[in-house]
Amino acid sequence: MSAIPVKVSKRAGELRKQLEYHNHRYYVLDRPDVPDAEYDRLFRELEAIETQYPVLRTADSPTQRISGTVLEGFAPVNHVVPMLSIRTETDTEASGAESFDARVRRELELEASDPPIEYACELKFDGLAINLRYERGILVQAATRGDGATGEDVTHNIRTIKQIPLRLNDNEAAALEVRGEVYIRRDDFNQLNERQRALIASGAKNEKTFVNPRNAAAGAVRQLDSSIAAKRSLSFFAYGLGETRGWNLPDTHSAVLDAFATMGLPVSIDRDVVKGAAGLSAFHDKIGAKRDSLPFDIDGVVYKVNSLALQKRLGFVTREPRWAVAHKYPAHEEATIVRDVEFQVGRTGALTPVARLEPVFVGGVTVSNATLHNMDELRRKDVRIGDTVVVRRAGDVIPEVVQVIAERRPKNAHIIHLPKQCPVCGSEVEQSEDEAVARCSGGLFCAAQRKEALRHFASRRAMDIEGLGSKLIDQLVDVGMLRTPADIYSLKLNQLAGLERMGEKSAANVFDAIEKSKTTTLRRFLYAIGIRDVGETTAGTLAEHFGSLNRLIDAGEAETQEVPDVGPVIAAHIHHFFRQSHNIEVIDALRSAGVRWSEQEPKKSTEGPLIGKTFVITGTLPSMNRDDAKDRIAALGGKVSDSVSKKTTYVIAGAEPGSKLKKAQALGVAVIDEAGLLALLSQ
DNA sequence: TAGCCTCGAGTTCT
DNA sequence: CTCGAGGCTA
Repeated sequence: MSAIPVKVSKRAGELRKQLEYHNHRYYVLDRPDVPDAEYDRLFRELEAIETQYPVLRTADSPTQRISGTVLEGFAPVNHVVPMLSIRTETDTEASGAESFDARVRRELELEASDPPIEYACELKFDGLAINLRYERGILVQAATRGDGATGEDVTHNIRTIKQIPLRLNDNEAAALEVRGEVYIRRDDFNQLNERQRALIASGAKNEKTFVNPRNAAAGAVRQLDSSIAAKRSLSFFAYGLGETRGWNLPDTHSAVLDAFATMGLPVSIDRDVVKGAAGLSAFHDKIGAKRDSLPFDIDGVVYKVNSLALQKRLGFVTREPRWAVAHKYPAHEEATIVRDVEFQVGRTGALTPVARLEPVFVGGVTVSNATLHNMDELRRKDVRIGDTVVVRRAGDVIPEVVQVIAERRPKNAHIIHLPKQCPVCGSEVEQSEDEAVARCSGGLFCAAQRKEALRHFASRRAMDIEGLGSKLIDQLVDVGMLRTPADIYSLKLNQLAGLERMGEKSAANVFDAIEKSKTTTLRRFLYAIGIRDVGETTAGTLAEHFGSLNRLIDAGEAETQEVPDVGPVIAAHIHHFFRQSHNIEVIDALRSAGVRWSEQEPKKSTEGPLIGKTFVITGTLPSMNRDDAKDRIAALGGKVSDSVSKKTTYVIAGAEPGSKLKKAQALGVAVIDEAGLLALLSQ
């Protein structure tokens, strides 16, 4: 054996110490301060060193035990059949399915010509493993995994979980141990954290918000006081067997789960029986696609050899079964370093702090920026430059800084201050008492505000000028060819063609799109010019109420307030906008450039079969896009809104619906599909 | 005046 | 998608 470099043995010592520290925080305090992925990395690094230099594999190394300790105050429970962890495929690609299948076939000494193996596939829940012991059908004990051999008796807490039957249907077995996962649904978790925040806000000490559902679940189960667990809306899924006595064991794992369901135990419906590596891989893909829309968090999927006889033949290696494997998805959470915090200036002058991060792979993409929303949020999270932060990219696509890892704050970490001057134009930054956002006072003098205003003007929902995006607008403003929206209509084809990354073809396309946008609607135009607090909906109501731009310009604040949803604040914004001479100049210039729409008489009320009905769309509709659906509903007098409430008439659900569908069901709002909508439209 | 309902604005990456 | 804030209503 080769000599061990000092560096390596030192590193192994460091890793052991770190892992022990994290184990303690995770298992004993229920308060981890690094994401799982980070822990896994440290663990694997130590494992790799120990594989290369087995002498370093000390008996007390964190790699040599199943982590976990019995908390004081709980009675220890010895597991007759040890509760093992299952091996995790470290690669995230589909090859995890293949390597598992290949390994199983090799162990069983199968030839390539033998038929494919049958597997049971299920979800890998992100919660806390629990053993439920039933005797003669009665729940007698519930225990945590602990170190695998000895766990903690948490029966008092588990009894508070309504999903767990205290008595099984039709089961008189002398002993039946059901293993499963206690978890918290995402919506329950959010409600819990909301309650915690309210408690903290009202001055409660010793309360904290939870970083993720698993910690909240683990914390609840390991409470001495069961009233705390009862308040946490815990859920449960059964997925395996422990000791059995006097029970007629089925032949397959899937049949065991079916039997559980018949007994009244909750079993996940997201499970399949498949054949061979291709089947495993298809399941992995299928669940991967719907992972974010599940009502709870999962780490990945689990593959198990379905036949219990084959499971027995395969047996175990050290503390992991050979017949099962977990196949993970990319982590939703990672740690990374805040390199800098910059302030972006939006269309309305709003200053938004954005963290520039050391690029990190999370949730399947590389993230290098994350918004911090505003100064309140930044202070709440206390993010400083140089900090290591946890970044999450969950169902909601947009990366989020979850928390700072306080232990890793360097001495020279910089506190972030709101700049006194706009970082783009140098104008004074203003923050009114009662508003969360700070704003640049530069107005259109500020290049950032001007660019954003132009981008908004050209955007799809406004004037819809295809091809005139941020990149092009930046260039045009920087070279001085563009100052106001009216300038767009005096651009020459050869001017456009002369720009960077603009061929003749794309220049011509943009030119055509500009020409085409001249014919528009009053609603689009009002939205495009960017009056504060006048979005698409308000622009639409205004257009309908006044019918012509001049009538709106001439209207007094009182008259404008007659429009539904327009109160004193918005009326003042509108009034102020049209009293500014440069705004009127731009509007006149746009009109003389040929921008036009059909003006109508002011309307009292709309007619149509859908009048008074409010629709909300969620998911992807099979044959029409959202804008089409909106337009067609509006044409018949219906209203399309973005959020579901008791006042919503119909929720139209397409493929992969979001949280709106759940809310509709919770509120008892009628849900229809595209066909149902078409039927209403054709009435 | 409190609390619901909506709307608006800002955001990431491929 | 989420937050903040304006408008409306009980």
